[in-house]
Amino acid sequence: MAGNTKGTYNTKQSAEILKFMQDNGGKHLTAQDIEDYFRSQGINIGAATIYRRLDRLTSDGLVNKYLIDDKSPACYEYIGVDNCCSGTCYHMKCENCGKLFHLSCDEINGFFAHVREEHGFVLDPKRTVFYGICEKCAASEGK
Amino acid sequence: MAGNTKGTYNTKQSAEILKFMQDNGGKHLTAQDIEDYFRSQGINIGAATIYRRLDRLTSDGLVNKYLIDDKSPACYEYIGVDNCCSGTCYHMKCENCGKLFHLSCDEINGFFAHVREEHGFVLDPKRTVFYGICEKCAASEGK
DNA sequence: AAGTAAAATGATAATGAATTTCATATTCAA
DNA sequence: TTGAATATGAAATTCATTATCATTTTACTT
Repeated sequence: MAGNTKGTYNTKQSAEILKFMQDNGGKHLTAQDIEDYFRSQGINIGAATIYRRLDRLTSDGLVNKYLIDDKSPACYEYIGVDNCCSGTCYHMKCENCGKLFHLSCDEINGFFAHVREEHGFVLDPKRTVFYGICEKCAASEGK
Repeated sequence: MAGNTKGTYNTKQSAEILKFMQDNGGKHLTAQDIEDYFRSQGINIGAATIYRRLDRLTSDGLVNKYLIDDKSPACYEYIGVDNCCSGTCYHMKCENCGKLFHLSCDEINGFFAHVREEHGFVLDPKRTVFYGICEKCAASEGK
């Protein structure tokens, strides 16, 4: 049951895309970025395949999908086993520079407990991303 | 005269759209919803005009624009003086039933203040959506 | 009230990201 | 190896949103 999902075949395109995502762990890449990379390498992988793979990787939990802002296409980021928190870890994403920050503190745990107890809502840290403006961007742009 | 921004003309379409948004304060409406409403009333307002008005209302601060999830079009909400989103309002979305909940309490304000002060991150309530499982779904599924 | 420039409108076309279609190619287990 | 399940690529399609542009409306002028 665990491991390789039944009903899936491994292809070289799939492996290439996963490898590329892993090699660029921590970076946020658009489908276009990925397409361009393979084209530049003389490797033809169709756009539809890239979107399909990215969807699969996202639902498999290997990749996070982000919608940074209204005007930009979705971007994707590989989530390594060790690069990301195993326990309760939350993420903040800067809407300006796109950088992903990890957030782990007593306050957030207290807040999540409050939401669960007082509002009857069990929050999902895997899915919940805090968006905003990071210190650096706030200083340089005053947004 | 009063409140009339220089360089703008007031039209009946503009007034109709604003009125509709006000009458539906607290609801999240897509551009399509608004278009459909006017069509149902026999009032012809072009889609482009609706988008233009919504953009204007948003930048004027009368309306909030939300991108709740990947698959849905943007939605808009009138910011009344008396509705829950008049100040800072946050949203929780149930991953199971898809229902959207409004969240407004001291704890969340305190938490956001903590993140700003201790982590140097200014969170964006318009973009940040809390995902999780709502009380009803948790009860009926034992999740 | 008439003239006007500026601004808003609506129909349509265009855009662009993402998805679907479908014929072909590939994977993998028997 | 064979065959059915699955994946692929190219092209077409979808859908929300934006741009274009001719026409109309608005708010100031006189």
